[in-house]
Amino acid sequence: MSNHEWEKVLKKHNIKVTSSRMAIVEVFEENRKHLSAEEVHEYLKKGDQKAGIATVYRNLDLLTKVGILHRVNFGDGKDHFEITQRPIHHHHLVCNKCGRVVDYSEIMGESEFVSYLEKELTQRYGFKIESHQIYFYGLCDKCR
Amino acid sequence: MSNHEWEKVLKKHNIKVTSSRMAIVEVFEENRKHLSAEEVHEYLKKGDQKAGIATVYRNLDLLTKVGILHRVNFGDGKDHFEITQRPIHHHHLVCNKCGRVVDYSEIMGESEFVSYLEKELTQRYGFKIESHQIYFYGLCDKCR
DNA sequence: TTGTTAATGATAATGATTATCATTATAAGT
DNA sequence: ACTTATAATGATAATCATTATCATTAACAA
Ligand SMILES: [Mn+2]
Ligand SMILES: [Mn+2]
Ligand SMILES: [Zn+2]
Ligand SMILES: [Zn+2]
Repeated sequence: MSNHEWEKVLKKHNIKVTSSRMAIVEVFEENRKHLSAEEVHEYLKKGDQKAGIATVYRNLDLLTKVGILHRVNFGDGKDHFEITQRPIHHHHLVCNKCGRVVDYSEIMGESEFVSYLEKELTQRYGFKIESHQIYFYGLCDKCR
Repeated sequence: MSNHEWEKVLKKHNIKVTSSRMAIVEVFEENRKHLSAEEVHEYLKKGDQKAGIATVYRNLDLLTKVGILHRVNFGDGKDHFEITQRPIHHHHLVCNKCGRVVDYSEIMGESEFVSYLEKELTQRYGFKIESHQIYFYGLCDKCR
């Protein structure tokens, strides 16, 4: 997605297109990883458009709300963020030993099965399901 | 599981059977809910066997390590715990509006599908998978 | 009963995140 | 381009959950 596309998303939500905001999105575009607020802050320090840590937190939150970013939790005490990938999303393998996180894009049949689950759950519990996250925990190839 | 069964688990792991430890397990047995450390601490205050907050944290961690408790994260900034249910485990529906959490036990075909996924993932990424967690997010019946 | 050592409790320290508030930048309207 | 209303920013204080410290106590093997 181009820089201009992100601006359209922000405007659609009546959110101002500021330079720190766009710089944060660019950090994620240039580093396709799971970044914590502090890590984003560090990346910005290296570039020309810096931003205060509070601004980083506020924008990670905001960009998540409008769907540009995704928030993930790997159990290390801090939130991590990644750019939202469409149309195919992915899930995570977390190593219990070294903390390494590996993305895996959906396995054959997975999205169909999840749809079936969502239908069942909506029926049984009256939940209108909007999203889901799957985490597998274990030992990575290097640690086992 | 009886009180005596838990003691066997602790002894197997060379962990002392202390009164605060057992009191914490009993809190979970008597309240089959997702409790935060602070909530466990509050429950203990009401009973006769109290415990310091540090002891609560230490034991929640320890009891999780030996498999008596499960740690779950609903995105509200603190960890929650629940007693491990065997042999059938369950997953969670989280309401994005009111934060309510609903357990759902596995839907028909779910454990088979998860096994298939685990096999695939082990093959592709060399991960030895030990556990998994699935979260669905949306709006609960009261909030939609 | 005793000795070794893990466990506990009070509390300080840490780390992540949020709140505050004066200042600045964005965007809409002229 | 110039004004203006207000959202956004940045420095930093405050908060909240969790962990570390350390002197004291309790568990339990011998
Ligand atoms: Mn990812
Ligand atoms: Mn549960
Ligand atoms: Zn590893
Ligand atoms: Zn709700």
